[in-house]
Amino acid sequence: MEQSRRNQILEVAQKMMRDSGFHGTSMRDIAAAMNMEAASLYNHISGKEEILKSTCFGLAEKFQSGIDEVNDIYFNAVEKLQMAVKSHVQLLTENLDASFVFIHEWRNLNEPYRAEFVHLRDKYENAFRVILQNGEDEGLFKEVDYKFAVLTILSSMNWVVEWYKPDGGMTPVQIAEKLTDFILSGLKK
Amino acid sequence: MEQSRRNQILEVAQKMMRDSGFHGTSMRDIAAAMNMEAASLYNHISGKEEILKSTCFGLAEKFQSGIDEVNDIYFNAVEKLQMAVKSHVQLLTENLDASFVFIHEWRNLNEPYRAEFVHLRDKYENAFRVILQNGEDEGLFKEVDYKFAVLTILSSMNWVVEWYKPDGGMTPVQIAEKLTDFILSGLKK
DNA sequence: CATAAAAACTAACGATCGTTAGTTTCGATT
DNA sequence: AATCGAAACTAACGATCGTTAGTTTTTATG
Repeated sequence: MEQSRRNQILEVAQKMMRDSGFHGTSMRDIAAAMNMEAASLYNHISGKEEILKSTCFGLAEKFQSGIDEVNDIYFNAVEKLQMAVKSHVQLLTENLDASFVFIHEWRNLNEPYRAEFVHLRDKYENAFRVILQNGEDEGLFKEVDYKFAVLTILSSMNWVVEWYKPDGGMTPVQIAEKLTDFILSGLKK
Repeated sequence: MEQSRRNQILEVAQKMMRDSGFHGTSMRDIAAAMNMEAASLYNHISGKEEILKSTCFGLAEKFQSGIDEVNDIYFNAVEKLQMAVKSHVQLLTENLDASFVFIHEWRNLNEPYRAEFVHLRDKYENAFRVILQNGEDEGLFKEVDYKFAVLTILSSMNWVVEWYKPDGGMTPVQIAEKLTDFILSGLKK
């Protein structure tokens, strides 16, 4: 089954927005990359903001599904963390351009979508916090400032989109393993 | 000594670009926030891009000076890392809006400035790598993938601009200490 | 108070933006 | 071959963009 024209547009737009940002990418730019006129895009999408909404909310749902799945199944906290990181990194690397837009351009959503996006983000962060609390309850993790720890973990994961190259030396799974190791044990010998 | 009009404009612009991005903030927006007309801005700055250049390169120089100072003085690797993180976090929190623009909007620089900025960024990252190598040579740190470790450390630090509030519960020094602890020892008990 | 520089103003330029209206072409189904 | 919807097109709209030119006001200096 071939890709719908709409999804082709979304992918092209995401790639361009990764380089130039949301406001730096015009409908005419996107159309040119698709070898069509700007007006023709409107046969497939309702407007420019829909590109951003689709990208941000589509990925938000994927991330949330990933962590829900991890949390539903029983693992101890270390296993949960391992799997959550793995899920996150795999989604990031499988949707690299979209993830980049997701992470950097969501601020350009207009209300009420921006607020709704922040709400989903908070929900996702909270799922990570629950894992850290589990770890502390089980005596596996130190007592930590949850908010601080969650944000630090998420930042390490999200920064992967800045440097990951599909043809580079590390697979997504290897990245997830290194990240988990770093998060759990740090640098010290 | 009171602040120059130029610096007032830069600070207002940075604050607005933090919310709306570089392309999302117009010269007329900036002027309105300064209670003046857009054309009047040009008595103080040469154009919109100069705001971005000044912000990005001004901060880049501060960050580099910070780590150079740390590396000049003799410390062992753990001390160097502690001081480098402290310097970075203090600069971030002292220049919160500018740092946000520095981290998120540098892509909007036109060549050759974008390339020059990337070069400075690489130089800064390299200074951190040297610290990690020192640590390994001294037997203090694990053998690590330097590139990966540096990017992960930088991401944890940079993400602070996303959530830090001056009136929040943590001082910059406390944040730096928690970050260093996290980087060195991780979550595990 | 005269003067000159600094810093504001009004007005407008050409360019580009997202989007709409209306029309034509393409491609699959009868 | 006729038909009809999908998907492209041309043309243009009003808005806004960064910036410039020329002028007036403000402020500091003698």
